[in-house]
Amino acid sequence: MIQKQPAQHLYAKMKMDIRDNQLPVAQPLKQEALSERYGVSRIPIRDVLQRLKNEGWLITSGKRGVMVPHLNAGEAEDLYLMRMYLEPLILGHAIPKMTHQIIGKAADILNEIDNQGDKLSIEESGELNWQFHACLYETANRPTLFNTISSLHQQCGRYIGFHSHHLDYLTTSQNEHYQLLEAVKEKQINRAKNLVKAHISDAGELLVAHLLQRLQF
Amino acid sequence: MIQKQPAQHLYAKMKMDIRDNQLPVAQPLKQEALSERYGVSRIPIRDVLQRLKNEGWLITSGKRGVMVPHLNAGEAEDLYLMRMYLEPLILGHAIPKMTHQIIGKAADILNEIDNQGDKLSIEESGELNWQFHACLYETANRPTLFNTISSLHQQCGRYIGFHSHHLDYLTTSQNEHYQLLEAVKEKQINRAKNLVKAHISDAGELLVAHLLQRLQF
DNA sequence: AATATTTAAAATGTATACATTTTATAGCAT
DNA sequence: ATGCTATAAAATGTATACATTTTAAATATT
Repeated sequence: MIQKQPAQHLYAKMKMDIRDNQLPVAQPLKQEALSERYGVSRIPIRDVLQRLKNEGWLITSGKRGVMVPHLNAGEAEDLYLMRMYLEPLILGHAIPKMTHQIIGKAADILNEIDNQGDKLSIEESGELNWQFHACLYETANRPTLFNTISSLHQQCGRYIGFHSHHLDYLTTSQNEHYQLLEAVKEKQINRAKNLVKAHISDAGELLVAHLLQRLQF
Repeated sequence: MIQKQPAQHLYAKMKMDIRDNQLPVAQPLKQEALSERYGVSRIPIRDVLQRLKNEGWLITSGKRGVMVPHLNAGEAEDLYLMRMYLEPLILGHAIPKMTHQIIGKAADILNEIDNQGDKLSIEESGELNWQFHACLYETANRPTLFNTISSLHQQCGRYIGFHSHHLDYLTTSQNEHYQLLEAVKEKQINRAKNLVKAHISDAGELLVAHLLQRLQF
């Protein structure tokens, strides 16, 4: 069989390699080297590089090409800061349109996190966490706002390996989720907004603390 | 002379064509047609399409390809809403680090707007407006936050043709700019934050009102 | 030795050609 | 006619080949 659309999953593969530090950091990536490594021509490589660049997984360093940026506490702080302000906003627009179905779906996700318990990898629990938030946010029907928030989450993905994965944090986080869902169900807009903001703030501060501890400067 | 790097300015050209409605709206763009139109092969076309997609100038409509989205009051509202929350944030981080040089540069830009007066095209005055804000914001030294804000401005660019260009609005806007700069100079953080927020809110409301008037639904 | 200039090599940008996939059309069965 | 399958056409994805630009090295110049 001849090769078919090899780059179908190239994007996901490269993103995982960046996340798992399989690619050199702060050092220009050569298109040809990448095309050998992944067994495709430079054309699909270029496409993927551009996408990853636009999502913050890669940066361009002048004319020296594109590179994997160092993890950076300042970036993480900014990402969480923006989320702290934008997510309450979209939630405020979502609550008046909230349906029982969505609340049920959100509850199911929380239960799954509880049930799977510590069997979840950190990536999986991060994904479920985003699904919980996203299903609430989508209700707002504000695609532009949603897309920016979604992009910020994507960018946070690079830092997922640094998130506290202790069970006590997971418990805390889940408590906050249930409180939030309760406020949403009762249509307590301001309370819900404050809860997400605090929820994000908590997660962000913990993450930045870890980064400052474990990153060299 | 043989052709050299033809796509150098392709990005800017296509963006202008989208802004000026030179490309069909809400209708799939064919790569081959574009490559003929711009006199380059499909490769650079694809590159540019991807960039424009990631900046909100184009959207993908499933597998039907990429298209110019309709102008949309909801999108404009979201963009200005996000700016209303993010720009005060970065300004708050900028003010403590503010230098006399930056304040001088900002003042020069405002003066240029005043002096050029109504000689400025709407695009030019939009550009100067952004330069004023950007030079203040860059002082914060928060690249991640700055990049998101900058991207939001870019996206607002599609709506620039709908901005009120009456002299009385320009006067109002300039008054707000001078007030803002004064607050920044005096390091009145909260006052400055409130002023930008109001400034953006004013502009956004006016724009959305125009859009609702002039867009068909 | 330090700086500038020239030359070679490496890397990226782009065009052409081909493969695969998607979409539209025509033919067939019900 | 309506819906389905098979076929053709169109469009996109990808590989290879070539052109241009960038980077590095080597040589010359002060």
